[in-house]
Amino acid sequence: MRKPTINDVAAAAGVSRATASRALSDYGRISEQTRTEVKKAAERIGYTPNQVARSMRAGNTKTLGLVIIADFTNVFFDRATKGIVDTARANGYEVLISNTDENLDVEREAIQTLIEKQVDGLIVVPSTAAVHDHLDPKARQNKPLVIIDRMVPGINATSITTNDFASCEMAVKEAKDKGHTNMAFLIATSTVQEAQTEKPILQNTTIEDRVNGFMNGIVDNNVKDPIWIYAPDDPEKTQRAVEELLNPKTKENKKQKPPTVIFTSNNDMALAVLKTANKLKLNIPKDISLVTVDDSEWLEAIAPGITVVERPVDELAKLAVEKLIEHINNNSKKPEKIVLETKLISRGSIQNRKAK
Amino acid sequence: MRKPTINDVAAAAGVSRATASRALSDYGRISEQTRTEVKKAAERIGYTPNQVARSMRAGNTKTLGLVIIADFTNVFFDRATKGIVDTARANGYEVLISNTDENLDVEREAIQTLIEKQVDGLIVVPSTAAVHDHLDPKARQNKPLVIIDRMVPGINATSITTNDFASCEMAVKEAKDKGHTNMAFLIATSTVQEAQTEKPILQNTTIEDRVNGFMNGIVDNNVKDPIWIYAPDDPEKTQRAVEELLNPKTKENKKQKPPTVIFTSNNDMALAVLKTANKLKLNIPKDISLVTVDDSEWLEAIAPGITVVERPVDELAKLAVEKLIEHINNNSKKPEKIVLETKLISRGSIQNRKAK
DNA sequence: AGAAATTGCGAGAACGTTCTCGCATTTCCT
DNA sequence: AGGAAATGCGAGAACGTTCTCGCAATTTCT
Repeated sequence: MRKPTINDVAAAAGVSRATASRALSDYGRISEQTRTEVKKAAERIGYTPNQVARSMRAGNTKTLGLVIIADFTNVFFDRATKGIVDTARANGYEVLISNTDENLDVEREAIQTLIEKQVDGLIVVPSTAAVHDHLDPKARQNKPLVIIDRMVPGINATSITTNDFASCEMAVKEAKDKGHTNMAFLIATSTVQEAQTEKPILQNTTIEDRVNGFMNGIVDNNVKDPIWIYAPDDPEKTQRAVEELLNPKTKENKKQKPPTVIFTSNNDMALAVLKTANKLKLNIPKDISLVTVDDSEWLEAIAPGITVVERPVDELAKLAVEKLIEHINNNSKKPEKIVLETKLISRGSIQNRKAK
Repeated sequence: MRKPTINDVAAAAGVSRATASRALSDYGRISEQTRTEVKKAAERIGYTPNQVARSMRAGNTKTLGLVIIADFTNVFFDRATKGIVDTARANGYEVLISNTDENLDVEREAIQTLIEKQVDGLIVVPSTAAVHDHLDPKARQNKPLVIIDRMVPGINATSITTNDFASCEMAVKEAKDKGHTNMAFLIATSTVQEAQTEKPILQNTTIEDRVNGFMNGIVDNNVKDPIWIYAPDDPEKTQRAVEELLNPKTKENKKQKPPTVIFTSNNDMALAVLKTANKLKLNIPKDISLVTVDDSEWLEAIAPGITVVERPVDELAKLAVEKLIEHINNNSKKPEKIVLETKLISRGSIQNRKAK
């Protein structure tokens, strides 16, 4: 019991394979009568076209490849995935998805596999900004590529990122305006072993951008002695660093004054702060204020709502697919660098310390 | 500048296409010397195999289709997607993903498209339990199918679900043990227009299972006058229903006593409760206790941590792929109904009302 | 009415693989 | 040393489409 092919349709309708194809795909010269007869025959024997064979002939697969970092504490993965899949579908494309877990070797393999599967184009969240040989035109066989979320300097491809700089700067201003002078910054990085205060090479341009925004805010607002903590991508070590920062017992031994507000570079870090505050019975915002980057529904729902820098992830996803399809349809289209604006959403997680 | 094919490799190595194929895919009779020479030639001209052509010949694509509901307030989507993608990759498969937004017509189309793309098997989160013609063997051309998260009665396919019944029952017991006697249940459903207290046809067997667990808990623990609210899948209407339930002003007009604890059937509903509590300045758990289903990191991090019924989503995802691949490799394998156990995780969101 | 244009359809090639044959050539056995 | 077995490789088919070409039949034009 083989699956019926177009040959079977042709036989059932008493026409040639060519005519059957013309009838089913509505092209070429064919009489109305034979067209409907062929379609009826196809229906009758339960024919469904084979897209693989079609792709073989046509040289395209109507499939996009998505290489992403599946980290669900950060909201980017689920929102971007949904946005990309939905937009692709609306434009007649399906999406092959690969997760790199932020590992460069996995990213390399994933891209290779997707290329071999002949995707028409690629959307990649690069795990690092330092290396991009595997993303260069010849490595990807000149297939269209759109990079999202993070920039990769020196690469010849369209990229869509967000302007986190301005909103992070504004967040510092807001804290200063509310009377905060002792600020701590908790930054995610993957290159260090233990949490430290020296600035290491950052994970990617997005985090870098946020750090620069915070730093500018410090300078603009004349903030003294900010505390910088660069924490590795390891919940336990991060937790320990946050505990040391917040614990009243250890505070006394420090030269620096304890912070009244913490800025975190992503939601992984924000969760670490929340957990630690919870553990040490510290109240937000009475004992410690908090600001983070990337909104999520729960950040709005909890008490108090957390003040965040919101990035337009849905728009970014939609745009990524649309730009990619433009490149697919016109392979001489020039790469673009698109930067979307972010927004500071003020909720209740920054205490107002100003005397009324 | 065409992409090099195996013919080009053969020409460059001075052998036939057949020999080139033997060398590159390591099969058949071939001398060690020509094999290495062919591989060198392939490397030299930058050859990468074309999986589409390979699929055409082999009759399989090493690709799985995932049809899922991309709802990121519920934790299932992101965790399951990551688990499925990662497990598939570990077994040499890639995943084509489609989102239905819980729409049956979209689900139909998605399955059809994936079949046409010749996926080797399908994993589906069905949007409804009532209809399954599009999932029947002939509709899916006898392709292996694994149903996850929700059961579809009467279908001939392997399914993997969770036993939410027992944990939901236990959750009610725990509330009763802590002195709660006035309980409300907030259940998600898509079939009603306005929030109501009559039980409508439920969205799916998973929600049904949770409701039955709650109901059994009520009976076991002799709970009087439980309040049931069936709320549609619409944030605004849900919000309104919760507000009415919690608002002290409206409470007085009611015959029923106000609840001291709310059980929600999923995290959409839990978020509605949290938002409303926030808005009405009600404290959890002092003013109202809360229990929900499906764990997520933020539910543990916030203060107080929310008591939840945890489902083994990672395990479910892994198992789904493994079972599917078993079916692919052995098409006479019998369907299984697998039910994974859940766990009640007690945190601080149920107030202890017992006098000490 | 005859030439020209148009219409409808079939034959066959092509997309890039893998795999079955069959045929030389080499190696092995007695 | 002579036949048998094993080895290495090429020719060609097949997977299911689409599309170009050419040819007969029909319609249109002058």
